[in-house]
Amino acid sequence: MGKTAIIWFRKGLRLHDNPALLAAARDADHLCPIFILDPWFLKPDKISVNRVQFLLESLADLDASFRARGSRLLVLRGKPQEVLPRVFKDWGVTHLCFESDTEPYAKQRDAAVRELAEAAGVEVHSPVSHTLHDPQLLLARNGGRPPLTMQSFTKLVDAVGAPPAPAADPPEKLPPLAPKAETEAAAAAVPSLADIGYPPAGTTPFKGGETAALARMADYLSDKDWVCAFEKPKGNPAAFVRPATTVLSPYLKFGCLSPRLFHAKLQQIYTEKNGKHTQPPVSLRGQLLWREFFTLCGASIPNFDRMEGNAVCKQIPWVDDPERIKAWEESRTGYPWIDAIMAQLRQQGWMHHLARHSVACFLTRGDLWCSWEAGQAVFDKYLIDADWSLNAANWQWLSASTFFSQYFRVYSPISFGKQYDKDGAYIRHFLPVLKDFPSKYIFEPWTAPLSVQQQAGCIIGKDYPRPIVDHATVSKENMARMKAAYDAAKAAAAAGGSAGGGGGEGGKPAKRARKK
DNA sequence: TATTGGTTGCGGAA
DNA sequence: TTCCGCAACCAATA
Repeated sequence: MGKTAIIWFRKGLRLHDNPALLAAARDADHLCPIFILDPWFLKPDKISVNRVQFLLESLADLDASFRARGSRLLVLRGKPQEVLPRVFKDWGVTHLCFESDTEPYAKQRDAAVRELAEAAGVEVHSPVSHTLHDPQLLLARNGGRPPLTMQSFTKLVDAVGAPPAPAADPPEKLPPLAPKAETEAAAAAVPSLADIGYPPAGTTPFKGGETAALARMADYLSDKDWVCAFEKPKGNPAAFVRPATTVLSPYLKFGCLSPRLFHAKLQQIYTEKNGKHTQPPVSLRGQLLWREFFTLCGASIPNFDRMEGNAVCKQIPWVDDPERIKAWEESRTGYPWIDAIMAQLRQQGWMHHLARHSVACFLTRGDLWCSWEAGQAVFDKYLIDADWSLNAANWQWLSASTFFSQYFRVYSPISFGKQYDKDGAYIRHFLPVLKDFPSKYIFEPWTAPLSVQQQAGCIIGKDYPRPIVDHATVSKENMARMKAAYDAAKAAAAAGGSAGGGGGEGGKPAKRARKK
């Protein structure tokens, strides 16, 4: 009996460093590359046109690469748990290969698919290639619990050693489709946005696909001095003509770019430069380690995208106000720096990491006191690089719920941006309504005299909103709320620790004495 | 149990 | 440009 294999793409939308593809193609008589458009991921109210456009571009690029190798990509539609059993049978499939995925939805889906494959007599192979290391391996090496600081995570990674080298490129010629799959090919082309219920075009300037990913990586890596001097916290969040970071995140999210290839290229440059380069956590390599760290947390901490039931997350009594959340989402807070960032998010599906910090702090502990989960949902909708684990982790970080606890460090919606965008070029670009405001007032337009507002053709309170809250006042109030929540968490931990008698040790002090 | 250090705050003083 | 106050955080380590 011959081998008819499916390579099932979900993330990992690339031919390079793709061990699942190699396993499927090896000694196969027939290779069927498929992507399944799962209705779960195609909800226009939950997932913006920009990210879906990026996905479809990535699929088109993948299809072109397969065609160049005598094959093609079939885009099927429906629930994978329903589509796959059908094609197993119709196409005479013997092997199913796909990249391992640690997100909760994927884990559940893939477990179900494995069972269905087993029932159909289909052999399943699911290698790790979305991260540098296998999260399960890292977890085991750390005693079954994820580290909760970047420092300890970096130590763990160093102890594990170099990540696997990128897999070999696939052969120039790939096995043909199964004959029965061939008959479905015409109906399985990469669809247009309109075909799947979206507006005809998005507005992001970033183009999806492996080809674009490799070109972008080559572009940013060509400046080796820049690579070696990279320090993330020193980047300029207001740079939008050429962003201060690589913008490889959407390509890593969809797997158009292999993290192991990127990592290997970085190490090569570092070696060439004789070790004179920045270090994690701030270096470019450090950025890959953050991704690795947060992916491990997402893979191993139950309910990682929620506050309740999330054992590492501080329980904070946020008050979700739908009007506040909407105003924040729609650039109506009255703080131009915040509103410009949110406009960039909606328009481009991407903003600099520090810009994300500004708006995340503003929505949660800084100003609006809304739940980080609400912000997470908005980012998940609009970001082209939205990643389940990274999004949850960063929102917990910024809201000082997990990982980070110095809640008295609050970003100012006025001062923070001013350091970078002195003349307000970023604000003018993303908030054209303010484009004629003088630089002096552009971060605080409500302080401009009426005559200035008239001259700028923008009346505050009419053409652009007044500030939704007074930052100086609410940030102080919120700090006190944070302190109360932290104290309550400490008290709860102390009570929980001594109650139940499970631990066996004598009572912990109910509360640690604090020196004054 | 105490110490160390943490990718990325702000505003004012020196 | 660097430092201090704010009001005092906490995981990892020794």
